[in-house]
Amino acid sequence: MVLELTEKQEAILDATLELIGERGFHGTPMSAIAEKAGVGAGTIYRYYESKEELINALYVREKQAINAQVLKGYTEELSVRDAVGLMFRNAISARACESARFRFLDQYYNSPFIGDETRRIREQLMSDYVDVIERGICDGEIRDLPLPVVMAMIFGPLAQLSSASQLKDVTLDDELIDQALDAIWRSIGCE
Amino acid sequence: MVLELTEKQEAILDATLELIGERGFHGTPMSAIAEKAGVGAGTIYRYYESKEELINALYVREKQAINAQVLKGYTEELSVRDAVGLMFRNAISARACESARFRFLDQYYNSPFIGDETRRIREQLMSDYVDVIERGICDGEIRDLPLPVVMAMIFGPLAQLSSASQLKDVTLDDELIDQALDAIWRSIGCE
DNA sequence: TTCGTCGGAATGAATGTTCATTCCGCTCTT
DNA sequence: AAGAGCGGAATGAACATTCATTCCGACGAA
Repeated sequence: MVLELTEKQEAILDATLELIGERGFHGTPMSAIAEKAGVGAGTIYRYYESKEELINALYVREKQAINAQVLKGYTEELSVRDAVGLMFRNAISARACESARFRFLDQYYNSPFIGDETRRIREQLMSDYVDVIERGICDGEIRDLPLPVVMAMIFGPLAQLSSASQLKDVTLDDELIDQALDAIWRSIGCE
Repeated sequence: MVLELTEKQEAILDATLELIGERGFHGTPMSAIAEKAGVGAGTIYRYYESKEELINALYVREKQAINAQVLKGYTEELSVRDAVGLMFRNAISARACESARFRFLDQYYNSPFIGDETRRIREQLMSDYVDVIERGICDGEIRDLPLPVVMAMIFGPLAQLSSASQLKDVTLDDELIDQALDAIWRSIGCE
């Protein structure tokens, strides 16, 4: 389901992303979005029924974009351990250079503006990761733990480290990332 | 610095917690807070200069309350492994029964409404946990990893599991928690 | 004990502002 | 000229905040 976006739609979404990333939903009136996007206020409503729908559309677009970046370079040939490592590194660097996106996504992860439809899409986007992990469990690279535990041991530290580095509490150099990946693998890997 | 709160102040904070927990900052006008708290709209402003200050005060109160629950039963006699286990379990059960608090805290963790002052207080509240971990590293119970990595390996999975259980994706029974703690310890423990 | 006075806590209607949304007319395109 | 696509001023509702007024308990005088 790849929907074509017009140039204006993209400008609107881009403007929304940036403004909301730094000022929050409150702090960004539609008029500001219109101005930044270089369109009239009314034009936004030609594409999105309401502010809420706009936010949801943006959420989906960003989530997909991030997903693509995280999966970049993945093939089924990779061992699961390498695949996880790849995605982990991808995720970290995406977060570093696309921080506006993440600030937006984090802010809306548990927010009342995310509608049910959007929640479903998010779950669907997680399925790629679930597949990799299940493959790992099947062919014995990952210990036979409940899926939620394995997920938690990978995504938890990832989220935590990323947000710490956002707050300037840490610098995520290669050595640190290797140490983290090694720790993760001790917890879920066989041997 | 324990500041005494009047009965009215507590009523206001309680009302705010509950309303914002379920409807978000937007969805809760000051008038609704006043009504639920059983006070006049103007009264709130006798205690809090603005809606934003009210949110920040609430944030600090809730963060402290949660902290107390998580640390419940902790003494320096405990081995670090047991201490971490205790706090992990405490945190999980706090999240289960105090879900309104967590919904509120999660919602504001990275939000523009949380001011710098409040952020400082939050960091200060983290120091208890940092102390335990540093003790663990010092006397060899925890591998000599960078502090942020160790923190990430404990808090990351915790947060991830809790929020998954909130979304009904998992049930956190004792066995699952034990498995998670075991996995965490494999990653950061010596041996 | 009763009553008058006072201070400050509490109230909630009124205010002024801020927005999301609408609507009308303009401008291209065909 | 018809019609689609836009812009941006206009609208009206929703709110945060204010402030003139009321309420209440304490205290002292008679």
